[in-house]
Amino acid sequence: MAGLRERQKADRETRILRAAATRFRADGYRAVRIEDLAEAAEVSVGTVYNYYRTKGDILIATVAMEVEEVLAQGAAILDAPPPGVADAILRLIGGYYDHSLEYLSKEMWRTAMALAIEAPDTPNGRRYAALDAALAAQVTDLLLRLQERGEVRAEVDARAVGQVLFNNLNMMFLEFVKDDGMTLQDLHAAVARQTRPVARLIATRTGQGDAP
Amino acid sequence: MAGLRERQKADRETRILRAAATRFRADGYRAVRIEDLAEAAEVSVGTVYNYYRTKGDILIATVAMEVEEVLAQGAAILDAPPPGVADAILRLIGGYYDHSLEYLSKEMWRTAMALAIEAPDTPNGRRYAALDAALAAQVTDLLLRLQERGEVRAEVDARAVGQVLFNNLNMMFLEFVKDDGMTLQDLHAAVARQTRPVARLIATRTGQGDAP
DNA sequence: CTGCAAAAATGAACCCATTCAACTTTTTTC
DNA sequence: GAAAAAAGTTGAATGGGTTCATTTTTGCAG
Repeated sequence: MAGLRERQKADRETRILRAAATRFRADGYRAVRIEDLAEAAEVSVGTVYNYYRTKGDILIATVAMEVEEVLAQGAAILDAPPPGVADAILRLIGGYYDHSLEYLSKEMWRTAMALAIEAPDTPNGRRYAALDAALAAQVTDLLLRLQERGEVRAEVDARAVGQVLFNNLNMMFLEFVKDDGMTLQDLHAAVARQTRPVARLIATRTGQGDAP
Repeated sequence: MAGLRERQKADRETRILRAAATRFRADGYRAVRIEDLAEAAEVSVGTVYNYYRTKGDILIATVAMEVEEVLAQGAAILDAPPPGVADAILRLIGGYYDHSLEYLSKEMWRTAMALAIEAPDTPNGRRYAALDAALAAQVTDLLLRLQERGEVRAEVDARAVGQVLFNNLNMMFLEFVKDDGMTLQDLHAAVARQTRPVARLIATRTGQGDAP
């Protein structure tokens, strides 16, 4: 095992992916031609297509790496949510947001999201959708956790509210990546403004947390 | 005024738009080539680009017509919202959804939404964003209206909750157009399931409306 | 009418993602 | 270790959106 062919294949794939992550961020997804990636990765154009079905596939692969990291980070918060309904939710969401520009530019996010919408039935789109679903599940799980703990009222439909909050945070992230002038701070502030009132509505008297 | 040139211009533009609306729906956005539209509209390829900046522009123009109609329909509901917080909200949202496939296919919606995300700084994207904002404002206005009427609790931040509900309905619509197997009925049901709990939380005791 | 300037229309040329038939390299078989 | 098979690489060809230099049409002044 670990024959020459295997090693060469893995090597080529990572060369392509590294080249892509670098060039996409530096020059923008649009501006980078497959030929550029091929050159940087020292393979031919045809070979790039041997590893990735489309240009968009390469982008999704880089985005997926990012989201996997975010999910792991979120799991840690789920293990020990901070006290206060609003604070716990905003901590989780804030973690997503703060990580998002670590390796990716706004343009890359925009393009990836657009791809996932346009072609939901490709391996592409399905992978992105699955990651999205995992994030949504994390938000819902947090609410269920808080409900167990007695911070969220028992009669609240945690699954429904979780979905609504996730959809909201996702949409706000979309606004964020669409607007080059919007900062992470702006995003945090906007989502806090929207999430706090909902958190207050679902919180038990005792678990209401801090200031307005 | 209304010289020959003006009339011809307007005529060509509508010929192109009509051809596009028809062909996009019949054959799918992807499958239709600019050359096809040019032929159907009896102009040259170059002329199409004289009226619309990109292929996506033509699609956005057809989508915009649809959304204008939906906004007008929504305004009528705002004038006299039905009683019950959940029912009023769901009536408005349901109107949006039911109208959405009147002239457009799911594929057209997907592509238009993807375009609006990918290129938010084009006239394209801005126009779509403006329509989106108008829809969001309608939802918020409805909540404010219900608050005046005493159906929504005075201490609720109607603007924040309105934004959250709009983001949710928008995201659910996105799910709907991404999944060819999902019916309008499914969409209505899913959104009702998510909206009702929130409506219950913000409603005054008296205005709680109907069943579970 | 005639000639001229402005406005539009035109379609061939260009760019790039994607495909595919021919060629190389690695692995397997005897 | 040679030859066949399998797996992978290659880059020229294809297709369709977009551009732009040229041609045609329209509006207008004399």
